[in-house]
Amino acid sequence: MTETRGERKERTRRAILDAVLELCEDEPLAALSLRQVAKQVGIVPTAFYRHFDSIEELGLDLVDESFTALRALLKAARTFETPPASDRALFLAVADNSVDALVAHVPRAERHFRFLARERLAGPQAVREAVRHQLELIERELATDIARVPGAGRWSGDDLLILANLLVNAMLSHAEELALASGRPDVVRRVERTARRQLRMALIGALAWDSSR
Amino acid sequence: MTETRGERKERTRRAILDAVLELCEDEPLAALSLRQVAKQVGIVPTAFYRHFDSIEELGLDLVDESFTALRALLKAARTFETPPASDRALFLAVADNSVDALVAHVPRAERHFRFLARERLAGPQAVREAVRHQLELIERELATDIARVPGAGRWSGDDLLILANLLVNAMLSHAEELALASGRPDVVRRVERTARRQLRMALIGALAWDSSR
DNA sequence: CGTTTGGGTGTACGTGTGTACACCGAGAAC
DNA sequence: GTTCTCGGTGTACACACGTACACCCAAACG
Repeated sequence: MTETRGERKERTRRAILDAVLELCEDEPLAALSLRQVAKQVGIVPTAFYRHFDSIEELGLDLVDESFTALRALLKAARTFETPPASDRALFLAVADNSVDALVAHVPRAERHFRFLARERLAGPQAVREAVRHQLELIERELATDIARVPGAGRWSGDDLLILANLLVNAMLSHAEELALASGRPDVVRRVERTARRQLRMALIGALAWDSSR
Repeated sequence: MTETRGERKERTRRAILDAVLELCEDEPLAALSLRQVAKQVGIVPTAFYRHFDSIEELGLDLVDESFTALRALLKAARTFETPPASDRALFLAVADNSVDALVAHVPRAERHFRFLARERLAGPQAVREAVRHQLELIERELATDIARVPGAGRWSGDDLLILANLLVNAMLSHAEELALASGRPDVVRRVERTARRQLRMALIGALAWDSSR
């Protein structure tokens, strides 16, 4: 059981992050105390500072950790080897793939999603801004992909972003519900069905939209 | 300066609610301490219990307070003396009126909205459930109103609720942005414009929707 | 090999916390 | 006019909090 210094450090760092994720199931980050976290990890309070300057900084790391996997996932859900022929078929496939990706991924990162749901609006300002920034990136990536469909000429750039915002908000809301529905298969199925129909609705609806009114 | 006992009690009760609203601008309910609230009000800590059993119970009162005005407002925004002739015109009017109502109301109840945004997902469980319940009521009221338009026959009851959920989520997200954009007229105008186009988009899109696919 | 580095420890402090308890004094009730 | 009710007070306690400080000891380094 010889362990290099870096390995050891990384291990307790990971333990601290996990401890915060677990404690945050019950109460927001701002309500956590250093001592509570330390006790959960099994270290003495002051040892915390060997890894993070503050709980807020730790929160920022958790935000990054949460989003890196998610963004890649959603982007991949909109990448096709052989894209569907019609705009309508393409949009339906995008809706379905995105929901599939979400339903598959959320349970694997449940605590991260619960953390995001909580801190997105209730966290320290820096954390809120970090989450908002990541969501904006997702919106822009989505808008870019939508702009590529053949029939997208009727939409202005503004309207593309507004549509992307609608879709991302909807997905976010469903992801939050999924994260909270942990382990209740009936609820998961209901949310999945709602998400699928809602995204289809919005995207098919968008096909009927003309920015020039 | 004679004051009836009931008046006096109501006055400090109000002061406590206001104090919590103000303190909650910076940190979530769960991070507040009794003594902090008491100091802000100007009473001794134990006096708090003359009015509320716990901070959580106080939170529930704030949720009720926040929603009663809002629900009436949104319902009124969808009530027409002489309803527009076409479904399309009706939907556009509903979108516009709802956004107008929101933009007018949010600044008047800014602290309440910020409170809701924070506690909706980060608050004590009872508070979260209360908020969710109120949002479900709003969704159902909206679905009922939409079902009344002549061309609504193509939508199943499920799809009506799913559409209402999409719309309410969008409005909620914009209300939260408005509450945070306090006093920056350019941001308010941008959010207003986004909200208007987004609701129009979703509602006009819904006209093209057919539940039987 | 001896020395340095750095994650983790234990003690000690001043401060803030929730709550129990006895008390006060003015409006309400009779 | 006397008594009762009850919102608000002040003191007191045991506990949790963040953080400063001196210390330990094994991996890393020369």
